[in-house]
Amino acid sequence: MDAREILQNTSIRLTPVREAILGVLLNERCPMSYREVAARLPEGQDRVTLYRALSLFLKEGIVHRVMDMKGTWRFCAHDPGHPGCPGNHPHFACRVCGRMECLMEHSLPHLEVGPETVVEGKHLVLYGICWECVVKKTRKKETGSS
Amino acid sequence: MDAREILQNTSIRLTPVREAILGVLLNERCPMSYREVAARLPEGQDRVTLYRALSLFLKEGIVHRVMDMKGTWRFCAHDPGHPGCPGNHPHFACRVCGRMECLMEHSLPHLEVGPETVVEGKHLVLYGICWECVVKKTRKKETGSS
DNA sequence: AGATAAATGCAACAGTGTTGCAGGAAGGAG
DNA sequence: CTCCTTCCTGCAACACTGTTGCATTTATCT
Ligand SMILES: [Mn+2]
Ligand SMILES: [Mn+2]
Ligand SMILES: [Zn+2]
Ligand SMILES: [Zn+2]
Repeated sequence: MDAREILQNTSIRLTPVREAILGVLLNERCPMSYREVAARLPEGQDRVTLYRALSLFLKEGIVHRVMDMKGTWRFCAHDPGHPGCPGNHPHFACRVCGRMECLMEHSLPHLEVGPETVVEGKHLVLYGICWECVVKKTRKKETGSS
Repeated sequence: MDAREILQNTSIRLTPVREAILGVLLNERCPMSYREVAARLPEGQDRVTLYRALSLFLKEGIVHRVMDMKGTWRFCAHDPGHPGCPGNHPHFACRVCGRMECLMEHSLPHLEVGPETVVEGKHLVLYGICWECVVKKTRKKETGSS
């Protein structure tokens, strides 16, 4: 399912900007910051329009949103047929390359809190070094010391 | 143990500003944003000095840090004798009053990720409505409809 | 094609967090 | 106690994310 089709299944209007933005998210399939999305759009695209499109996608439920370790929101287009609520899974953030990935295979833990407290959602972010950055670092060390 | 004692147990210098800042954190015992800390300090206190003090406390291990749902860091002074790494517990954030609390009694879940991936830490934040705000809301509803 | 509701771009703003630098204070040595 | 060194403080300036208001343009329906 491409961006056009997905947008036509919602109540919002289909515009070139929105199609382009959703297209970027569908291409990468990992949570992206507004900045990362903007870098893959035609230069000169207005920041505000991008922010508003992302918020709208979120409201329509065609993307989910995670906060990374720098305090910026990242948006990710999920497969429309995926089980469970969108974004209802943990994420991993690499502090070296800055990328984030969805840990779709895991579910969020259940925690028992006070009986009156209302838990509306959970954010679980693991952070560290992704395997790609680990491999790169290992290679560099080997070639450096030999 | 008060702020003065804690600071003297570290390698950093004891200054009035730092004593005041740590004092605020010890008073509240919940993760506070720089803004919340500043509000409890003598007016005119420089923002940058506050940020630097908090970062230093973090490096020295006398506070821990959590990111809230608005993307701002919150700092919390833990009991020095508490078991486990500081901040190694989940948190709850209330979207009504904005307060955050430490769920000290719970531990962070273990997730199996790829063998090469290095997991350095985890952030688990539950969000919703704290019991105090739930109670307030219930009262308001009752008095409003009666 | 025309009407209408909504999307876009622009300017301006609020907030968090960082850096560089000059002056001032803390803590140790004598 | 006094001096000296080191580091802390406050200020100005900056980068970045995210929001709001408004005028103009565009998508969609009739
Ligand atoms: Mn995800
Ligand atoms: Mn905590
Ligand atoms: Zn990486
Ligand atoms: Zn509350």
